[in-house]
Amino acid sequence: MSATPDQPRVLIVPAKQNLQDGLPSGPLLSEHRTLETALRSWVEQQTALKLGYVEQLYTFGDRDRTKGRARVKGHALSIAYLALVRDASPSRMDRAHWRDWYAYLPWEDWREGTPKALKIIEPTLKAWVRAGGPPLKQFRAERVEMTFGLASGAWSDERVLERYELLFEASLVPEAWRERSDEKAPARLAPGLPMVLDHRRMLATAIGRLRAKIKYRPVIFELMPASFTLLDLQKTVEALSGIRLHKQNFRRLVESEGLVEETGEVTTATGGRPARLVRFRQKVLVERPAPGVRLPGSKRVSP
Amino acid sequence: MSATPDQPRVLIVPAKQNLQDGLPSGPLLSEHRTLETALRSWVEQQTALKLGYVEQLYTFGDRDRTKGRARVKGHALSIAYLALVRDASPSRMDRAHWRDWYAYLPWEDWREGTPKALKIIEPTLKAWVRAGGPPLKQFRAERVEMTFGLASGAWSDERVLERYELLFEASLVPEAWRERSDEKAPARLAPGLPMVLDHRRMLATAIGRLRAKIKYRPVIFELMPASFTLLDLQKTVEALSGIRLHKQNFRRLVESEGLVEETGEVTTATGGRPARLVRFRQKVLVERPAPGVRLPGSKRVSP
DNA sequence: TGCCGTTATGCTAAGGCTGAGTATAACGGT
DNA sequence: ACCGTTATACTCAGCCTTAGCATAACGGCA
Repeated sequence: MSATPDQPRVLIVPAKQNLQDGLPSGPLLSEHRTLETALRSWVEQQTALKLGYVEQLYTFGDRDRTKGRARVKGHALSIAYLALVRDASPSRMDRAHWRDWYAYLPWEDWREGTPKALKIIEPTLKAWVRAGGPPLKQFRAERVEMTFGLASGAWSDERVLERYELLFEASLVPEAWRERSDEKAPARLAPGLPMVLDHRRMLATAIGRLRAKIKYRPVIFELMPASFTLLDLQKTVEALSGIRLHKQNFRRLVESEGLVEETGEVTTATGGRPARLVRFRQKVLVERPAPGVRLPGSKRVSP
Repeated sequence: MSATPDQPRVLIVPAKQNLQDGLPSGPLLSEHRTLETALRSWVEQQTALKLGYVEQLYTFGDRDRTKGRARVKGHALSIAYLALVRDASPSRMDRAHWRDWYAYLPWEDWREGTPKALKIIEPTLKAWVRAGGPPLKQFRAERVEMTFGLASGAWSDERVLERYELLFEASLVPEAWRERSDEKAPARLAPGLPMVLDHRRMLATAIGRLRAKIKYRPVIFELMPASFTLLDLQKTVEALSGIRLHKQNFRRLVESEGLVEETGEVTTATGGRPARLVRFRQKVLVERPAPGVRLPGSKRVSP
């Protein structure tokens, strides 16, 4: 993944077969000593991208997950990784390209208030809740409340996977209809592009993990250029977490945690008063147990 | 894993070949629909244990990790899971048994102040730091400080894996000497039992994840009986996290978060004034975004 | 040149939460 | 009745967070 101050991005590989997008993936060869080595060398070979921070996410191995495109019998194991890239303009990208990740999960972007996508989903989701018998109804209502927080207004930016899985269960995403040849998907699906296989689930996993991580580890700086303004940093955090932050408090936080240091330069490119350019202060890694850009408690931008 | 108020436990399977302990493991068969299904049915079959909370931890796949016991060529993939069990007395345990996890990682238990094991490790670790050239020295010193916090006294209960890996790199654990047939391990190794293959690394991963998780999800109740006293709960949390907590504040936290509710009963089994028996309050799962037993900031018990 | 819009940055009051400690209650045993 | 022990209630000071207000420094324009 990569990011600009206004857009979080994921590297996409269009699949030829079924016109749907997918995540980059490659085989595990015995020439690679570790899994991470395999990942890095494979990506660099394919896209000439230099991966920065890399973290294993989850291993997907349901028996029938490759149904339809099956080249293997039994379990096809996919070990998903989250990889961050600073420079968002790869030199060799024959098939791959960057794309705003909210194209796939539009209900996750609360920067401009309640997402339109969510307003579209909401009634269908409520109908799904009502469709169950009393005990099931209760259960479903609680899950919807826990993940989307429609009633209480308690949006939790990290529950990305839980929300996607709920939509899947409620048959609101096209992926849920793939294996049912007997029925047709209803007109009222959730907005957002589907992906190949379970790749949208992987994307949701990655986003959730990244949103959680930036709060206690300075991984955000893996996505920033060498020097940047505090507003750039804030905008990037907002892009990833999908929520808006209080400007003054954000700066105080970043500075009091000692996450950045002055470069001595300023930029007038921001419009108003020139902004200082700062850079990541490596030393925090030693000083503090869990440095990161803490976000305020889960809240809506506009209630 | 399971726990009593004074002991966190891990299920151990003694390996016959080399007299070392190992974690339970089994093959992934094509009859299992999902990975979790495979795990549950395999464990229940082997030990008659009913697994409660289950969470995928990490997939280990370094090419040479099964070196020596290799039955496979190339990568042997092991998908490690964290599984919690409430009832710590399985009915059918031919080879498996429960064991205090601090037998394997004794430096992780700070409940009685600075662990003896750490005092033994400390000088050897310092010697390792000094052994490098200036840049390497600096790097090593920072890593030791970050993970063990010897100088600053900042112990972070979650960095279990990082600490184990540091000891591995510093060749302070027997596992690091296995593949070096040319040299003999020194007398001054870290206390703590080694395990088969990379199982101790897996154990460290599991403990770290569990310690982190109890702070924002009520997983601790997966390890408690149906009803319990607040002190039992506190002792169990202390056992898992390896640190001691302030009693009054712990109760305030648990009650104000609405994590428990009264059963109406009391027990005199505690010695002094009878204690109320409480049970987990399921409803918090819906009410709160991230309920859990928050621990105080990383601190030493005795400075 | 002086005003205006815009962004950057500094600062503070109010409220909530945390860490730490004091005080009181209720049991069993002597 | 007293003592040791554990349970439980309550308080207080310091710290952190939230939400604002206030001021600074640019470019553009009348």
